[in-house]
Amino acid sequence: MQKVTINVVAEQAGVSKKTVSRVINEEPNVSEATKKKVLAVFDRLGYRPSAQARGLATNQSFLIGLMYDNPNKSYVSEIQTGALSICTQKGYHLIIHPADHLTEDLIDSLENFLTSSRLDGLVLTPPFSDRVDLIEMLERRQVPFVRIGPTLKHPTSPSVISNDLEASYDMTRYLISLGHTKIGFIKGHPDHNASKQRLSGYLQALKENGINFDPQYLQQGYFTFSSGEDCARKLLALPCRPTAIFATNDYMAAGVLKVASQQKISVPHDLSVVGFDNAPISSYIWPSITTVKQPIQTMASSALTILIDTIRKRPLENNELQFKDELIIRDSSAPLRG
Amino acid sequence: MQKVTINVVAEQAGVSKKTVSRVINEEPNVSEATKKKVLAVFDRLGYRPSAQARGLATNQSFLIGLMYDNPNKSYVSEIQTGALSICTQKGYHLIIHPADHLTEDLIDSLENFLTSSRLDGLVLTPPFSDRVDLIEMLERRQVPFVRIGPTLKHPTSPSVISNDLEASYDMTRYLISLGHTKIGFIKGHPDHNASKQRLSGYLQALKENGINFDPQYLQQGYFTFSSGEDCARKLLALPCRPTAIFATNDYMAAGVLKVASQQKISVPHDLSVVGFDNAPISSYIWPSITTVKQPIQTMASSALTILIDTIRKRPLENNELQFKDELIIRDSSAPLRG
DNA sequence: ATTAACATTGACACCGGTGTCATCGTGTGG
DNA sequence: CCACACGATGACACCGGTGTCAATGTTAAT
Repeated sequence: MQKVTINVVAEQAGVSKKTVSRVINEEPNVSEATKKKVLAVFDRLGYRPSAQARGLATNQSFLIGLMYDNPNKSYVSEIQTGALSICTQKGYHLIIHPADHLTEDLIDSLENFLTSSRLDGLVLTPPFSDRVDLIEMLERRQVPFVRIGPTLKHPTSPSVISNDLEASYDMTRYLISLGHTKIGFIKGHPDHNASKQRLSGYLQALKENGINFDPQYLQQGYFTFSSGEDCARKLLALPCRPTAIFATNDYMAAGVLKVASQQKISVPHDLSVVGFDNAPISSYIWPSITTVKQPIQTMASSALTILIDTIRKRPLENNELQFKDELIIRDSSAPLRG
Repeated sequence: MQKVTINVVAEQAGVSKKTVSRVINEEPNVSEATKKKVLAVFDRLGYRPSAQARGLATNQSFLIGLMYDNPNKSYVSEIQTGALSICTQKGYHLIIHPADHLTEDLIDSLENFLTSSRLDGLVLTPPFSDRVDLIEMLERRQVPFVRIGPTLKHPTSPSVISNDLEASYDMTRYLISLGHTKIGFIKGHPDHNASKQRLSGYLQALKENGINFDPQYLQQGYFTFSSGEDCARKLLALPCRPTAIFATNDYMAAGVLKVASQQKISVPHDLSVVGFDNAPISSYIWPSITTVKQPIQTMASSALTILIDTIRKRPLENNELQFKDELIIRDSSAPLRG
């Protein structure tokens, strides 16, 4: 079985390579007759142009890289799904590139990756979205990229963000509306800038509702289940213990739930617990966790649309797209008793 | 900034393209002196050969595809991690390709994918691992592939498997050793052949221990949380209700836990619940779930080693590698009371 | 009828590597 | 001292496409 190349097609159709190329790329100035003739040969032979050869000639690879360093598997998975939907639609392939954001030679190894694979573009997710050194390298090398969920503004690079501050503000207000005033807060990993925003939203809501902020109620978590447990133990051991705990992701909220259960504190009866991210665990656990759902998949799709437009040098209307988070109220939160 | 190609390097080093190529590929018959000279130019200019051009010339792409259709995000993620570790080590990139195994034109769209991206190889995960039509197509097109976790034997294609039957057998025996004889069983999705094996292991253990199999205790699940809930309700409504429930994945086990909690049945005091897969939720939920851990990451790594050997036409010692599962005993199982 | 403008097509070089084969210099055995 | 094998190197075609530009044919305007 001979390989079906552009030459074979050209010969079979009785036209030149170049004309076949024109048909492939839907260029103008091909007569209807020849076009039809060529297309007929296409599906008679099952011809598919080689992305490689095409890339070599046009200096493209039709490959897009996705960079992440996130233990949250469902987050990564949603990003992948959203990204892929656009990629396949536009004829690109997605190469995944997990990396350790703490490693020394991050930049070097990324440069290797870029040059050897000749990526057309790169998608950055937190915490890479805010890495200035990385961004500068990409600009120097003129690799198109898009950032998902950065907190840092950057004039020239496009990004897609959600409003963590607002969502956190809304969640806090929701707890206040249930009558809670003693609200424990578990911060996220300090390397993720979103953590700061989530804290700000909480503080802002307290302030606007005239609730005194008590630093005792603030605990440093690390987005992990066990850090949630640790923080919960500290919070629940306070002399005047909180009636609600806002953990800034669902794994930590699950940790809180576990500790509450161990200490025979009934959720949501005696304690409201809320999370963030709408991870699968939030709906699978009992009681199910009130949380914030970010439209991650949609964000990833938009990011890729933007990136591909950039690659194709289409002007962008908007350098920064913002999406709104959504409060999902489940069983772990309830009005304050008494 | 000019692009660094093989021509530039050749010129700078004062040798021919071909000699540079020889150095790149570590071919013999290059004198030490010239080799050193060329290598010096390499890192002075930061030269990286273009995978594209190389591929075009050698009919390779250095791309490996990973195909899956699995709602279990942590499974997919582990597979990806394991696969990538070998890929990067051997200079390949991983292209992820989720697909719907129920779609009509699966084969067609996969053929498109294969020809347009010129993959060097493909990794199949369940349920694709057992799709005969797919396997035949790949053999016809002579695309090297490896199957992870197939149940179907296939003479020529290499595969990496775990022993689900044995693990399920061990788990059932473990429950029996705790004194349980009324053991409910929640089957997995019928499209996944592993489901059958897990069932066989259960049946075998019952038989070998002289326990009568009661078909009432058998329920059809679908690997989802809600199917676990449904099955649990049925099992717990039985007049002579089981003292232990073996759900064949952790999501379903979590569903059982939820129903038990709703019905005020204390786990593990009044009911032992065990799962399968060691999904994150199994350790985050309360009580944490006794489960079976498959060495998924290791399996994926081995699969890729095998695949790359196949691609490079190295003979394989073994067409089928088997890995052992591991029982992880946590808080959701306990000896039978009374 | 003549010419300019435009649509259609193909020849050919090029993208950045590798494969084949020829060439040249050197060491070895007879 | 010569024939020969072998190591080191380069010239050149080729992989499968695209870009450039020139050569046609066709149509419209003068």
